[in-house]
Amino acid sequence: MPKVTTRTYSRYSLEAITLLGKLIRAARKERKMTAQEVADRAGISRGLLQRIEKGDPKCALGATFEVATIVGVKLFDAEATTLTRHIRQIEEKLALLPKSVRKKAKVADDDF
Amino acid sequence: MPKVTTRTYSRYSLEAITLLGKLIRAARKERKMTAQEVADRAGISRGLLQRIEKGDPKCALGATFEVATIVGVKLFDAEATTLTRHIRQIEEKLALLPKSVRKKAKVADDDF
DNA sequence: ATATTATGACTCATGCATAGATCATATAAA
DNA sequence: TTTATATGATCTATGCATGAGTCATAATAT
Repeated sequence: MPKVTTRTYSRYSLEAITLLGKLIRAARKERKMTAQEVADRAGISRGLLQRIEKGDPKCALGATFEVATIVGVKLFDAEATTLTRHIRQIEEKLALLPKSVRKKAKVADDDF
Repeated sequence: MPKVTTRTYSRYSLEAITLLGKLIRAARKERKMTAQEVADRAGISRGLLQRIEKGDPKCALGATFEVATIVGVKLFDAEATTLTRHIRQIEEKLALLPKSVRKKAKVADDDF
């Protein structure tokens, strides 16, 4: 008996994924690239590209970002070198944050 | 005999995915949220959250975006309603583009 | 008009991502 | 210190995403 796993997503996530897919599709057509062409370059199947452009949440991050890069859709609108710089900045910030998050055992008795 | 499928990614894709993961991790800690806590809210396992924060390209788009939303990392830095508007704009642009991309059979003889 | 190609919508098989454990270690609170 | 919890790392089982087809239709070029 197959286990039915229905996942739910927030409106924001779905909107973001849908938008990304449509941006990719628009960019691909503007560049006059065939679905098969882009799929081949990304090393994925045409079927998967269809799902990415349609905004399917189950698609892999890597495949999606790769396609986006190929058709010229910039995530974070920045160049790779800029991303690298950002990564370093975040790493510095991370180093300052506590390595492990600890919850208070009880509610703070600050109610009077 | 197992088929070995080694996928490659562009530098840009990998950087973007890495940055996204680190942004999520930093945001989670700033909000003092436990890995288990975020995973539960997103409806995913703690192990998957680890891979997302580590920047694993094989993670699903939906899971990643959902986590990002929960910890407050905005993709496209815009609200959901703004995204909806953007989606409509892209749809209008898409309607104007040719429905099917057709490659020229021969190179255009415009070389003199 | 015809011919050609792109696209969309399916199917099926299987390799792998994922959930769900467990354990050891690190970290933070008391 | 001691105690409790968060994190990282690893393993196994299995549901499903993916690749690879096929087919019908749409869209473009000739």
